[in-house]
Amino acid sequence: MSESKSVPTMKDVAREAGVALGTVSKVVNGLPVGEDYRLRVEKAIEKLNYRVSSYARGLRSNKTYTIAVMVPNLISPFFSKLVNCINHELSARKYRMLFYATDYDPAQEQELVHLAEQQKVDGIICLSYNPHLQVSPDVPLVSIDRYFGAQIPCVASDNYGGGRLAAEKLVENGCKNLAFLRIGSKLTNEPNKRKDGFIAGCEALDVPYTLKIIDDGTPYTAFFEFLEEHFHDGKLDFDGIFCVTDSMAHVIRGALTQHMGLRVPEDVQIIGFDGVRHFGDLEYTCSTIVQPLEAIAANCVELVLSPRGENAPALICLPVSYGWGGTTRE
Amino acid sequence: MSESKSVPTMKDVAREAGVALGTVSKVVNGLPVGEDYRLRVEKAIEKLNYRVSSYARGLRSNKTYTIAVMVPNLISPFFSKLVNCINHELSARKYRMLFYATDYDPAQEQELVHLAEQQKVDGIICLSYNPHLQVSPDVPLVSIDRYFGAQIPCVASDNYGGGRLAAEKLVENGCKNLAFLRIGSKLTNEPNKRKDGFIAGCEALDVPYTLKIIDDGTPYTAFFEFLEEHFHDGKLDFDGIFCVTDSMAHVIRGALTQHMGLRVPEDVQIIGFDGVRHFGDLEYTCSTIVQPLEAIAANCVELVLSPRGENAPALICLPVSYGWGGTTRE
DNA sequence: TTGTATGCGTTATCAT
DNA sequence: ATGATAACGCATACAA
Repeated sequence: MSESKSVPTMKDVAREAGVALGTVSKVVNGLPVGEDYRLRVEKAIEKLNYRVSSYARGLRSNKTYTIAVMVPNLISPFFSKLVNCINHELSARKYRMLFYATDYDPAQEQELVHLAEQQKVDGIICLSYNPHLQVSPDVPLVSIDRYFGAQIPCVASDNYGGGRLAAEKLVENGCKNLAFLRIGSKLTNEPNKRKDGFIAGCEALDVPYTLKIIDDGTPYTAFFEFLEEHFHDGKLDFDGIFCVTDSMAHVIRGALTQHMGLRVPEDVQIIGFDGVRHFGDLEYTCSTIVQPLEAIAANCVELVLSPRGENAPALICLPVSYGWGGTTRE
Repeated sequence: MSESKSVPTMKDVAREAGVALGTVSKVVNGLPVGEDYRLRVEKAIEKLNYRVSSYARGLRSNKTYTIAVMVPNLISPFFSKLVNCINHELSARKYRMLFYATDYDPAQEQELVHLAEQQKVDGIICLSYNPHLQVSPDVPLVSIDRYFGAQIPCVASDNYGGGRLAAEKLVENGCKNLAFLRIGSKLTNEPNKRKDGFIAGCEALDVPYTLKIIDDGTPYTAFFEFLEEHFHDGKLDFDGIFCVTDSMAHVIRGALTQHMGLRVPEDVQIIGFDGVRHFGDLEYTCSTIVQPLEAIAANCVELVLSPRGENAPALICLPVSYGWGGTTRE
């Protein structure tokens, strides 16, 4: 009894079940077929341990049930949780995820888009800062946090509202003099609006504010120097700081408490942005403007899978919320 | 000039270049071909923006340049960084990664293995706690942290050595009475050896120790009660605690400092396990036994891609190290 | 060295 | 409703 025939094909199943090839295909795809036939086929599939080859299927039907997902890395907890959520949405729909990390390298990003196209995926979801990303019009692409133009849907948090909310919360907690710290590219991406919202919030509330914005690649020491400049007699000019990310808030908090002897939140309150939690699911790492990752993921998947053209939205902005994480007064 | 022909195929390239189909195939695959032909073909490829279909290629040659990677989730920073490292290794070799998250659900895990096989991947790298995982012998599988048997290679940290190192470091820092806290399944997986190593370390150094081990799914309150039982007159019986993961160390530290009024590391020193850093790449979240993620990833990829059988190792144990993260004395 | 022809496993279109 | 057959895009063995 040689069971050695390498990997069973639909033809083997057909022979085993004593039916025709097409019948097996129908059973596999859930198309209507005689009850007795279905049973015979199912038994044969079970016996041979048969699995459809998605390569043959993809070749034939141009449908791969695979979505490529591209983010800078999986080191940053924000990106990893985002990918985790996207993965959930995809599995729920029986889709697979082809994962690519770009390390912020534009060449790498472009390369990966090509790879993804070659793989003939059903769609691409990407978080890219490359302004010149070339993408074939054949494969649906959804962008996160970066608006590429009307023909490419973009899903983002309400960054503007979040910036404004940060200003409001700080003032609500008694702050009289605010600062905004940001590091990032000059490229116009959605997170830039955090600054604009913050300014709008400060001006609406008539609270003085100072901006310190440095370029990507500049060392954080620029921020420490900035803080030192505003540090006199053991007292900081600001009593409220809005940091453009939770990661930065963490670093700034360390500088304030460990090097300048200040207490957080008693002397200075800090609000970050993203909603990162310790170990992914414990407390927030700092008081923060929380991005709705589940909603972002759901919208991305929904968009990338839905047929294009039918009055597709160009930009979807999702609501953020405030999360307390110990760096503001309760 | 209608450029509208949907997606170009090798045949289109051949026609455009005025050569035969096989010639194009050879150029694409880097096989020897006449210089002038190669140029014509390359120009045609460029002009038509042609990409080989990896589905057709996979169907034909049973080589997909794709590895399936399966871990419980991308929420936990340890898993995400691991996947990040694996991804690096794979891209460096021009391989793609098909990503699956299991959420610790055995049924889900089994389902995903089937999906992966259906996808006809070149191999699977998985971190699974399912003891009954059925896997087809046709596709190479490498396991992380869980030994399934001699026929499935397993890559893990030196958990035993790490447990021992934790005990040694605590004693080296002056601890006289140690505790080990662990939550986890009773299944025999590699991390279980952390306990054994810790015990060995304590006994070698002749230091008293207490173990508190609870089952997966039990709430952490069991640990808090345990600590309360050993808390008298504002003083804890233990001056050194080894937690089975950094995540647990974080929670325990919070309980000690916020609810019991103890100082870390002055009153109690804590060592975790994993080497998790704040935001993925900043300081360690606690003093910790660091797992060599890059080495683990490199070994997994190396193993899964290398042809099987040739005296393949059953278990690869990689060296850990000690990382200071503020919860031990310097 | 280049061209031709066949088949990979599936789906879909036909007849039956 | 079921069975036979062509075609999907590519690689390869073989013929020129």
